[in-house]
Amino acid sequence: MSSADIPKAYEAKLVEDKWYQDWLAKGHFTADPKSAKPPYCIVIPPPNVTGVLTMGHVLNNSLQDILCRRKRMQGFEVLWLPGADHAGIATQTVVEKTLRKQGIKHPRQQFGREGLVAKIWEWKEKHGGIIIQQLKKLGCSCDWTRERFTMDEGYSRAVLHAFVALYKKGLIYRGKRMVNWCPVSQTTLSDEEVIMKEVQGELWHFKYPLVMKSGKISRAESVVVATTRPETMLGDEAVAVNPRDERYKELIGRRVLLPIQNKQIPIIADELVDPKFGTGCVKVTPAHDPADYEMAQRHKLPLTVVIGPDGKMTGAAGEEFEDLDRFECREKALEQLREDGMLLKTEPYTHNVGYSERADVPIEPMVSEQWFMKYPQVEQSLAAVEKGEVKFWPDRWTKTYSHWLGNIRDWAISRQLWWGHRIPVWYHKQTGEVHCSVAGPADPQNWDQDSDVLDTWASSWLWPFATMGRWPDEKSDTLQRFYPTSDLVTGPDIIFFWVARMIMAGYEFMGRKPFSNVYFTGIIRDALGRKMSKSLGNSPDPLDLIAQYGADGLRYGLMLIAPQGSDILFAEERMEVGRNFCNKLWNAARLRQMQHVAGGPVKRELLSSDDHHVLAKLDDCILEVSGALDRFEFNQAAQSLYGFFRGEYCDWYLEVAKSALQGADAAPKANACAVMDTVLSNILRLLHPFAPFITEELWHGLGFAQGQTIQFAEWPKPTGLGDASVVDWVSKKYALIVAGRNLRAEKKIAPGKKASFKVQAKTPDIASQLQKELPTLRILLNAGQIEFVGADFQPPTGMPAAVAELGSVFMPLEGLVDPAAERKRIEAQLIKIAAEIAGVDKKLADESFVSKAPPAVVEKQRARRAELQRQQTELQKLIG
RNA sequence: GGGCGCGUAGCUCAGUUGGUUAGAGCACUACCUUGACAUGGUAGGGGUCACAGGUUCGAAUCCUGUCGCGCCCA
Repeated sequence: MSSADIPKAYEAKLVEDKWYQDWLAKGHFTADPKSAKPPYCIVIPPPNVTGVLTMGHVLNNSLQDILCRRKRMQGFEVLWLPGADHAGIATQTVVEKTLRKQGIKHPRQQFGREGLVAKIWEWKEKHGGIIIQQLKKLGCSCDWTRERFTMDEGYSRAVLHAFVALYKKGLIYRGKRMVNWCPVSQTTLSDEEVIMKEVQGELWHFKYPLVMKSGKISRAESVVVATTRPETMLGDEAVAVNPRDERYKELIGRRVLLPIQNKQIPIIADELVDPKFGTGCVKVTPAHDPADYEMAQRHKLPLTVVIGPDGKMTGAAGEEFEDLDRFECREKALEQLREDGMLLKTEPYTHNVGYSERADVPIEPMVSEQWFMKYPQVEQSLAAVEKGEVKFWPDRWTKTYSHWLGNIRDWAISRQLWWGHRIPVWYHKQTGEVHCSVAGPADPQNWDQDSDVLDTWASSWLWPFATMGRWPDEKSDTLQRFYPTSDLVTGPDIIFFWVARMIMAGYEFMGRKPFSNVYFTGIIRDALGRKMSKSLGNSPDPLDLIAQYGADGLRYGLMLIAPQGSDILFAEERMEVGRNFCNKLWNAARLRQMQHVAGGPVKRELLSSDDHHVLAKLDDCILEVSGALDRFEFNQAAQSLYGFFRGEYCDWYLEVAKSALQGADAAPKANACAVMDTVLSNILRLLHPFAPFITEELWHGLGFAQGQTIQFAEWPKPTGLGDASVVDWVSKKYALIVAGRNLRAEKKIAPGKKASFKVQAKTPDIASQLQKELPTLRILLNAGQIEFVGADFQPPTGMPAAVAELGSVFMPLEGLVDPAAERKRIEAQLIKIAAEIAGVDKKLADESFVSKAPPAVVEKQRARRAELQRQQTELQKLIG
């Protein structure tokens, strides 16, 4: 490729698809269980099959790709196992909605169970898995040959097997309980699927008249109860007080009249009542409140169901309320109570209401018969994380995990849906006998299968092993080789839903932990800190971003702003940084390519101080990036790369190297190219996990590839080529350059114009060293003549001057300067220096500092004091 | 109510065992199309590190408290 062929600006579009196709064609992402390399494995957090790529996925999957790509370079056999989950509620809801739009009013009735499930499969084949294609655009190196779906035949068998095993152990049971019911999705939800929201509601106070001993209803005496849910009063079965509440002791055992229903109900005493809530008298609605249900059980109260599964009032609520929506009923009941004079007062009240995670409506506590799971391996799972067998990054999440695990209640695992794994339990039509097995009874005609399906999380908790081959029927090579997996990358929002349960499942079914490290990402928010969501419309389409900034630019840009474990405020402008970085890399490579010098080894004897400096800094960078990635500090790694590549290599080294590149001598030019190759080769490899496409393109373009992909190129180790002892010298030299450049800028010398300088080194040694590096000074200062002057040099009044640590720089600008302005500039510097000296003096004058601080620290201050004073003297000389 | 986290430049964030002379990117100002790159270069301005105490020779960093913000659990 000739340099003329290389575009001036990096065009991601021309590069990305080409390489992805190539990688796929060559099977680079396919894991070989027979490989002799050590295994490394990540299972993808299966995205929802209805989902499309969000910024959250971009973040999460970029991180996984970074881990996987680095491990490949480190010589591991890598399996990144992709797939999707069937997302029971979400998917069925989406498909039913679609069907309704097509004019099918009642899809469940019209198609029946099998028909509807077939429709969902149809939809899934057509629309599901978009997200998988999008992940490819992002460059994800998943082993697509092993892609799994939680409803696949093999995976489904694993799910049923797990159910049967736990059932047989007695850990899964059926029971009548008060559960969280979603009236929209019309199914039970687990505790974790209920989102508590703070709601500005109202607290209504009702009067329930007392029944007198005579049996008559008292007109004077009543009890007052307070509630946030007036509609439930239609199902009240008691009024309760705390037994220790002196105010109401007399009332216990008496009866009140329930308004509207005109029903007498008892006043009971129960510890559960909080005397501080409302009046201390509470209404008890056994069928519609968890605490009330508990009390009702103790006091043997009847359950009157007034709200049905659809959120509408039942016949038991009374004729005039039947079929009303629960919230309409609230208004109507209040109206009636007001008319009857039973509504005493209404006050604003802030309280927490449980909402359905999916449908975003208040859940309805409801008593129903459901399947529950007693979590297995709780102790083991708790200990695993606390002892660090499974490590959390950042580790503070272990607290959240432990707290949840220490306080869990049994898991409601049945869902009243059709899309999912149907519970493998059959009831005998005659005898009612219960059968539980994977295959089902031998004579299915005599049995009815349970109609519920399992919570989606009760399938995805098996993901780390059920995705590998046909567990438990067969222990595949893949499973034996890659389980336990290595790392997991996910959001802390599913620490209970998924992470904790996977750990339990791992110990229960495999006898071993499912993974060693869990890295918790932050949550991506918009620039205002709001969570990204479809409804807010504040989530950019990642595919648009990829089109604009390139997948590499997006990935790298995101990594730069993704702090460990805290939320990420996303602003599109940030991605420009990523794109610009790629462009800079492209052009730095272009500069090398334009030399038309073949690559060769670095000749150490020819290395200049600048060469040593950049090579030493390269080694620092290699150590920093490696260390940061070992600690899952992705943004630290990205920042180290940025700082070295732009701040050292492009800003300084490439500019210095130009003097060799433009010179007539072949040897220094070749050696500069060798240094550039060393840096570029290492940078490309360090950057590859972050920006896979451009690094592959340049790996080939720069001739490092020898026909091989960068993906398996060796992960960089320090080169040992640079002499770190020159770093101090070179950075002081660069400080001198900056002082000179500052003079140029101050004196408005156009950047393109060659300027003359005089340099007065601090010591003869420094002078001779600087003289040896004259070409460097000249090119960095864009200088014409540079004259070295001795200690006796006295600048004419007003000659622009700057003082640096290595010495002073002067700009002979005869007739062009204003001595008064120059004097003012110097005086400003003197003020700064004086303040610094005062600061240092204060420290050094402190007896305890000098005696107690480490000698090196004291010495440093003394040296600094001397240098500052020297500079002060020099500056003073300038203004006489 | 309990737990966790955060408060550093206009904005977004680094600053890992206390030694700092507090950094980066974006934004801003000035100059510049120079032969890698204007998706660029050079130089510059901008911070009482939320506040108040304490420990220490020394605190952005450790401790306590206050205020503000966010999340999780009840």
